Amino acid sequence: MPPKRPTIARIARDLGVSTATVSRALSGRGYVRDEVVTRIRARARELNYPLRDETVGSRVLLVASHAALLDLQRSQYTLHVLEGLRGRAGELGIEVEVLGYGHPAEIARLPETYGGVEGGLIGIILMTVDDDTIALARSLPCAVVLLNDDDPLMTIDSVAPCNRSAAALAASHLKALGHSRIVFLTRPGRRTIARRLEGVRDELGPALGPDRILEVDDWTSDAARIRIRRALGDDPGFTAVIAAADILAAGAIVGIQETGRTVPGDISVIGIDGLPQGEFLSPALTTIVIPMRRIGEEALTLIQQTARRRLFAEPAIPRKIELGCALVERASTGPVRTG
Amino acid sequence: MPPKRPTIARIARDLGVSTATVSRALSGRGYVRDEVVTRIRARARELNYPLRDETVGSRVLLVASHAALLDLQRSQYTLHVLEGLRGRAGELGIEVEVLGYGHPAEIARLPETYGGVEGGLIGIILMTVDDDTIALARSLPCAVVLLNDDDPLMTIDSVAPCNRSAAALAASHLKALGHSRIVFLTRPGRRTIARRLEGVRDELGPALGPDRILEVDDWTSDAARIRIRRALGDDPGFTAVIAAADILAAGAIVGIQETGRTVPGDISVIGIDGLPQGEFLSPALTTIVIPMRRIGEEALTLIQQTARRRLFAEPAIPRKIELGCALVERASTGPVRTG
DNA sequence: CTGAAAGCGCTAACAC
DNA sequence: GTGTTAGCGCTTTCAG
Repeated sequence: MPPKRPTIARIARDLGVSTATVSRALSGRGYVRDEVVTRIRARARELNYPLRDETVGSRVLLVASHAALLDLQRSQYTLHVLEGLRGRAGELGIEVEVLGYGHPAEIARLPETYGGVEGGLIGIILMTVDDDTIALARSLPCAVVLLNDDDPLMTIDSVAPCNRSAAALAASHLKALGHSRIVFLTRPGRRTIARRLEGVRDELGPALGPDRILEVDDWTSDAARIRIRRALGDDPGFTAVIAAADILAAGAIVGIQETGRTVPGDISVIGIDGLPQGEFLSPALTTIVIPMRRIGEEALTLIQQTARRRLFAEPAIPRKIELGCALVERASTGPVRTG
Repeated sequence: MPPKRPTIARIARDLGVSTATVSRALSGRGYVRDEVVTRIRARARELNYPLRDETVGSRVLLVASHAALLDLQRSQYTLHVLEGLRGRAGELGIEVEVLGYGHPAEIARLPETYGGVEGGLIGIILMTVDDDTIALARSLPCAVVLLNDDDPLMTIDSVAPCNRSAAALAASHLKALGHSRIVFLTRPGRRTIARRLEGVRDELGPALGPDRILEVDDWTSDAARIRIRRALGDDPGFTAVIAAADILAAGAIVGIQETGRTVPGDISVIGIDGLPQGEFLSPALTTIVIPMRRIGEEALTLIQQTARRRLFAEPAIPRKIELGCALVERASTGPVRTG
């Protein structure tokens, strides 16, 4: 027999109030004296009463730097993430306010500007922000989750794709096709991208020497095209390219073709992102798809949970959630040319 | 106004069955024809009917290698994780069977041996296993979660402490005390421990040269004691030690004291784990506490969710959950000696 | 702000 | 296996 579940009536009896009051206190709807609310929530926690995430507020604030919102490559990705977040919000009846911001210090004033927890604010989702902002966010008086990023000291919750394993998967795919001389085409800078490099390293080990890392300084296909052509000028010395993002993969394909070589006949190319338009490249891009919509949805779920934990004064243990990515094999990768 | 929630009556009406049948189908209790169950669950998913995790089964199998179960250092840690898992299981009325196993290949037969999903098996939790076992676990016909480990290709769910940030936190603490010449005392081998090295690197950068990584070949305080004494023989060249585990920190403290130096007067020592006995060392150990009980609890929550997703044929996106760790400052670390 | 009581959604017992 | 029905737990309404 399963242990009998705690009921709202039990809590009411223990505390000498009506079941209606307990119901109001736990759901956050209707008026209950603060002191009574506190006692009821404490008792609920003791009895392990199952608490609904839905009752912690009705609005979330999504904050992204203006740079991130305008950035072409990332806004593609960002759009899909936002779509997932908005979709889930619609289902749950939660309002999402999107806010671009310029200066990190503005973060501190956000909760009160937007009504605070008392005003129905569930919390703040920070998307693709810089480390200064993360540091400031640590002391915010509401739930905070990082989206598409993480906190190196793990004091803030976060949701992101597992960039490391995404890249490892790309490398693993090429290895399975017989490739061993593989270059990694990337735009260094962000921590998320550094994780992709680590993933490639996990699979390739010392085979990925410094000369096998091709860097560009912008997230454009043209930068990638030019960089690849330069690398191909000399004896290429590689048979496959892992691009840190689909947009770079697109440029790499063009660059390779411009030198009279074929993809994947001479050189295989794989991307990471899984943007829909990869399908329409020639050849169609093999890539690692990031579950972008899911990441947006998960951010909302996580911030609700975190807000609930705050509300019920549970000890806060930050958590990092990473979602797995999957290989979509199309036409831009093939077996290594032998002989 | 929030969108009106779907009800069991709505599903019943849509499908032309009684509410009782829908209730049975969704909860898994009582008899309903398989074909009807499938239709009901599909419709529930479409309507976004909120589904309970509790109804996916009543037993989980926890599997650990004999080695892991016997290993002194890790069984400490393991014991606490298990306690958390058992505690949560008790609350939920779930039975946990613990199984030591020897050979990876045995894994494949486990689900049917233990009754399968039809027999109430929620899934299998794999604790501290090797990569061969992880590879085999990918094709198991039930929910699987890795505990205290992760899948490099992210095809399996996992719950673990964030080893990387735990180590970063240790390094960050020492830096804040003025230390810059810091060694990392470790027993290489497992991936989780490699993550701790990465975390130290994140904070210390090139200051952590190869000569600053002290390796031992066993998880014993005595191995750590001897290794530290050897490092101290020459001009030490460091003012602080980060130990990859509390047990090594304990040995490091003794080793330092045996050479006539003081902790933390001459050299600071910080551990990672947060085992209770650290408090009783002399000096009491400053350490990074891993929320061991919570990790056990979380593994159970995750396997329920995963099992539910399988049951309702939701697209499986594996997730990795890492919990944040916290600094507990006791007496074994102090400001760097100046001059 | 709170309680009494009505109402709704879900489950469990029972009949077939 | 499935529907009917009684009953339980939670929320909502309304009166104070």
